Amino acid sequence: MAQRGPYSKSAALRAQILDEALRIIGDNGYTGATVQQIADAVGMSKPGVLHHFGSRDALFTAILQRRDEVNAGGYSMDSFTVEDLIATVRHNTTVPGLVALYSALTGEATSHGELSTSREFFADRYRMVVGALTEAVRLAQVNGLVDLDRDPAVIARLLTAASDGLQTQWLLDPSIDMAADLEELWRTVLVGPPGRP
Amino acid sequence: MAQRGPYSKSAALRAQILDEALRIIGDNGYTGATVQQIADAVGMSKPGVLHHFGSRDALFTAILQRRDEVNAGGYSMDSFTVEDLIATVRHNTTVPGLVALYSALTGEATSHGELSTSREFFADRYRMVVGALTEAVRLAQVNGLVDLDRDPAVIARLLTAASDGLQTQWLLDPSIDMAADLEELWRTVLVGPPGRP
DNA sequence: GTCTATACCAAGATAGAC
DNA sequence: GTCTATCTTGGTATAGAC
Repeated sequence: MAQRGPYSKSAALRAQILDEALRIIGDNGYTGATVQQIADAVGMSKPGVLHHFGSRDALFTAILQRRDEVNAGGYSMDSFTVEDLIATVRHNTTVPGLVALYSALTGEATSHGELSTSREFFADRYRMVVGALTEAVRLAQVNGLVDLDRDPAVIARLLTAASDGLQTQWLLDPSIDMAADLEELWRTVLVGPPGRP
Repeated sequence: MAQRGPYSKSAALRAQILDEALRIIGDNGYTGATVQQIADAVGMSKPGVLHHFGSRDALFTAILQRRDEVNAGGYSMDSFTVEDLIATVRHNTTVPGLVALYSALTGEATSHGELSTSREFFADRYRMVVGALTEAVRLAQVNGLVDLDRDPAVIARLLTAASDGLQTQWLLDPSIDMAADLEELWRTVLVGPPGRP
């Protein structure tokens, strides 16, 4: 079937590059992702790949974005729950290359001053994730699972922060159980209301 | 006074370079630290600076190491307490450039495969920090401040992870209060014993 | 042992041919 | 839309002056 319009071949190829990149990084791990690696993998030249993304930063940001889309198969990103967060962290144990890519790009986005594609992406992503988790915590409060004294936004930021930080520690020492630790944090928030007489 | 031995001029100059780097990054912020920036700042050529450190990675690792030494003015690194952690995070609010450098180097160390100077540094550092915090939590348990059911090592990892993750969120959105959030986490662990009837 | 100068290589960005 | 060629920047390796 012949495709036409702005989303025909171009978008399809973009998606193909991203999925191929996800596969490679997932399988072969990740060691300082270069545009060349991706280009070789999809049988294209460096500028050929960049043509579809504009820059290295935009390319790797798109890869992480695509991963989020794939992962969100089950849940929609804006109804993301604490259980989803824990499940995601547990799943990440099986794709260290992608965790490493996430870690690397986070470092670049937060440090390389100017407004970059990745910086925008992560800022938006944290807004979305923390926002959704805040709602989840609020719901837990309504259901009597979390003490009403707690600030849901603070809990949401802490859960998000812990999952990021645990991934860093896990990359350096894979013997730690990220998901179990994160569950313990959630359990602490759940069953430990402050000032209980 | 003439200096002699292996620690004379060499060590002094090394220290001078590191302190100058700390000052610059603290003041002017950090934007993708290059060796050239440091070299210009200390009035030296690129290879001149590298002569004292061997590689870019080793240079920036040494900068973070030096920062730890300076910060540890009060406490010794192996008797690091939860209060020290919170105080450090609060202090970091005043030096965003150094937080950014820490974030950037963490990303590189965790992702660029092979064993690098920075990877060793961070692995050791987490071992040390988590180890010290584990002791601190254990002590809190002895004093009846933390429930005995909890695993001190898990709490220590979570506190460390949260402080890292909060710094990432803060770099992207400086309006959040990292120290307050971290205090809330510690308070949750302190006053919320599980299974309390 | 300390540093400059220089050369070199890898990687991202860009221009222009097809 | 994709390539080749080129430019720039950043890290690294070597030679040699002091």
